[in-house]
Amino acid sequence: MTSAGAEPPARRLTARGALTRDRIVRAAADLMHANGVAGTTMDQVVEASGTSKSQLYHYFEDKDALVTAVIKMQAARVMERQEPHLEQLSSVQGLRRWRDAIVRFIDERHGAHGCEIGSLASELTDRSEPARILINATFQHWESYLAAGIRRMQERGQVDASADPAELATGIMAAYQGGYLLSQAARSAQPMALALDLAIRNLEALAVHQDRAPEAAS
Amino acid sequence: MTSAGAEPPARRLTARGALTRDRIVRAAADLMHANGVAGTTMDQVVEASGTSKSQLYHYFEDKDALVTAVIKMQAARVMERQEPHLEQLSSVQGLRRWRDAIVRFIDERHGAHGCEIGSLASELTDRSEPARILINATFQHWESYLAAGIRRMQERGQVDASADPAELATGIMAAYQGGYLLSQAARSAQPMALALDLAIRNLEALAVHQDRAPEAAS
DNA sequence: ACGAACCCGGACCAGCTGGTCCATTCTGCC
DNA sequence: GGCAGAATGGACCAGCTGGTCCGGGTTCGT
Repeated sequence: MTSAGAEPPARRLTARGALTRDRIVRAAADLMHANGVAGTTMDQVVEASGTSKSQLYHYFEDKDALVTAVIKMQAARVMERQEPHLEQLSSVQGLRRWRDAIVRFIDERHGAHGCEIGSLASELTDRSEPARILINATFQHWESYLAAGIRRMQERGQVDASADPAELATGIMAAYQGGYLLSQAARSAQPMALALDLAIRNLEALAVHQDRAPEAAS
Repeated sequence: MTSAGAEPPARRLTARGALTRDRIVRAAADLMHANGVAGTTMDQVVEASGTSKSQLYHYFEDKDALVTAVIKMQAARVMERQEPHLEQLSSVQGLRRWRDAIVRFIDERHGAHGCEIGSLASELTDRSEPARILINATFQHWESYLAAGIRRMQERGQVDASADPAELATGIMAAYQGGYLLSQAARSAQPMALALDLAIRNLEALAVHQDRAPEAAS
């Protein structure tokens, strides 16, 4: 659990090779999300990706290197799914729509499976420093979208301008991750709903001074 | 990962035997907290507890049974540590003292290691239904202490009486768990501080004025 | 005292795990 | 066309993992 994050000599890679590599990472990401990193074997990855042992070790030095690639892919996946909601975020209504999408998403799965990043974080953070750094950077990047949105809300006067957007973003992120965990344990979307409602309600409360703003659409 | 939670025939147990059993569970709990359940081997437990393979399998049918015992012990440990703060909780100040104790606790460890229950939850919740049920019950029990405290705050008029204490407790618990995860990834107590501050600020806000409709959650 | 039942030590094992290796087939490029 | 290097298949392996087993010591109840 101590491999590097950067590819060693930036080897050549044909289009076919890139495709194979991608199939491997994708299969590994799915398996690890479902069964955990420790609970996923290299043989399982080989079978699920329809490749062979030699290919796996051709593209990845060892399991740690594969895990690193998986973290990066999951980070990209999550951001891809969140970006449409967060990119233009500029109102509390927008945030509430984000909340609704998440609650719906979890409700469909009856709470099964955790956050792709959160579950990796919980398993790897104490066991691999490079993984921890990567995961932490992912959280930061993710929060920066929320912070940017909150800043826009402040400009509109929906949120108290004296509050620190980055700190609020961290608080919302914590509510999200904690809500996910509790929803997973309860097999219900309700804890997530309550957690995000609490966090969002907090933003509104900060705005009570100069409210009565004409609430434009997000 | 599918063993039962109840001991089969409630076997006899001498004082000496109970002591040995306890040493095993204690060692297993520490190892699993540090290295995860999957990352802890039975041989490690044997060595750390100073016992032998036959003893381990004398007291526990298999690894799942041991994990069940570990969950119960960790639940007891956490509650034991929290009870002094939560037992008499009846004011926002008291809640803030609770927050301070937690932040200090995490700060000492520089964020390393997660919540004893939270990390078990993340790893086991999707992999073992009996474990999930046990863990969920632990969260419920834990939240009930918070809820009772919030109810007392309502009686004192510190918190809006129309808010549901159980729902607020779930929100605070989510902030706690999420804050823990982010603090672990960031190796800093700050995310936990921000998360709990956000949650507590929310209670206060509810006390200032009875705005905001009761929010029928998902 | 004395048998039954508990407690204990540790050798042993089948299956799995991450990882190696080599022989063969493609592919990009001059 | 032909070669260097990438891509692939899969047999193979040493060490580990959860779990078994048996023989002997200790304690309990009567």
